[in-house]
Amino acid sequence: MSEGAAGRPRVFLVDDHHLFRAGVRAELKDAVSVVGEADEVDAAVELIGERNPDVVLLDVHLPGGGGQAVIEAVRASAPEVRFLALSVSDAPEDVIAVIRAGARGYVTKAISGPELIDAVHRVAGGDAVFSPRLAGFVLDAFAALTPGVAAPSVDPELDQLSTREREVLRLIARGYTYKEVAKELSIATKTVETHVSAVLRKLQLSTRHQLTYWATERRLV
Amino acid sequence: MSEGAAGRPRVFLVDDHHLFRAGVRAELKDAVSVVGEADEVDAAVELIGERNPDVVLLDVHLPGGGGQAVIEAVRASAPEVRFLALSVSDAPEDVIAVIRAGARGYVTKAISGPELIDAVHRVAGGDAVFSPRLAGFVLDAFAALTPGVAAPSVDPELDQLSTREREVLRLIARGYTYKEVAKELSIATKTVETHVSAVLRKLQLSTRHQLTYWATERRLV
DNA sequence: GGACGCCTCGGGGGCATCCCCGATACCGCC
DNA sequence: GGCGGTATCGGGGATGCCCCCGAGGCGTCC
Repeated sequence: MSEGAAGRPRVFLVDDHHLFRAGVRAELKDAVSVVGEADEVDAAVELIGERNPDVVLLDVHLPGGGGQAVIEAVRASAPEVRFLALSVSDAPEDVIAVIRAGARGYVTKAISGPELIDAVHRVAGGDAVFSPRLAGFVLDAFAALTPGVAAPSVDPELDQLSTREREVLRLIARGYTYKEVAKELSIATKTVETHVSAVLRKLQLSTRHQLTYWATERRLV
Repeated sequence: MSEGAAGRPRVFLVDDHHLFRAGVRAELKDAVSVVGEADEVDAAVELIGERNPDVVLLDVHLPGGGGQAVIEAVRASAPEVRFLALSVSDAPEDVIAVIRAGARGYVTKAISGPELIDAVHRVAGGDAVFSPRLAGFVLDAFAALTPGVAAPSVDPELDQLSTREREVLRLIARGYTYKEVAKELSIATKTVETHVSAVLRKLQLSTRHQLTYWATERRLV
């Protein structure tokens, strides 16, 4: 997969500031082929699908959902497109969010033209590119994830539940039927129903499927 | 925390090849202060504790446990010491292992003298330094962990499903009822049932609850 | 043209889910 | 001793879920 990486990569530009796009275009025009641009999420997703770029230069803060939204939407239909985040922000949460979404690099807008050209070529060639300070954020997040230190955060929603209800919730979220939960906990199926009803009421949900979704979202499984 | 980052950082060298250490010393001697060296794990841990370096240049493959062992041992007593892995290996597992242990950078021994000097200074200053290709490994591992971005890796299980089945799966996994899915996709509830049955059969699951669990595990939502 | 897969529906039936209404029992609190 | 919360059960019923069987249309591949 050397999609023009050595030559002029096809680049798509997503940023809500017209002037900034113009600046990037001017800096890059000799080294890459700018195949399109957009200033908000929906238009970006649609156009990227049409223009088939090698690399998408993407601002993190966008009207309509942010850069992550673009990445997530495009990945589904065109997973081969590579994203390079290009943002004024150097906040760790922004960097992490966009990397988690699947960006292959993150540079700040303080970057010089030649450096940006180099970064685009690297990303097009399959490398990852980071401003060194920002790479540190990713490392921190990585290190924080691996030991499984899931933070003892107190969830007010979860706090309403009794211990028994939490046990039931855990098993239900794993896909157990009421009967299976009953067997596992050595209680009657009817009792499981009662607990589930209580959990659904307390969490303001209506079906056990939403419960599974709710629980896995919070990593309670 | 600018522990001599601007001047001559104190550097400690860990590598089991004497000749290589000599080479690094020669290349770095004008730009950094080499405060000690070691050729195996135990000696390295002990001497690092005594010499108090800013940065430890560390080979990944070492007699006595490997570079990770050094990092883990030193972190306990002197967490402010920064590690820069310097290795012939560019294997993903080596990179990941040493990053997980806590290294703030990873460069290969193919690096030039000036580049190495720059890398040492950056790490001393708090930045992270990576060869671009190696940074990609970390990103992949990160994405695989955070689960959700699971990479361009094509899931053989998911591959069996038709596009329509995947659409249905996505909605079901979100907690939609058949009726809601039907409305969303503008098809009959019975058709949704058919699709779900096909999905369950292909994925060898038996209930839609397991399906929700399966999907959220793989972050297909 | 026929085989095959996908998408679209339907009938019917068994079981699961979730609600309503009850009940008994334990435990801590005022 | 009441009062509230939790845990344990049950009947009954509406709905959802999942499977069995069937069907026609549409596209691709040989």
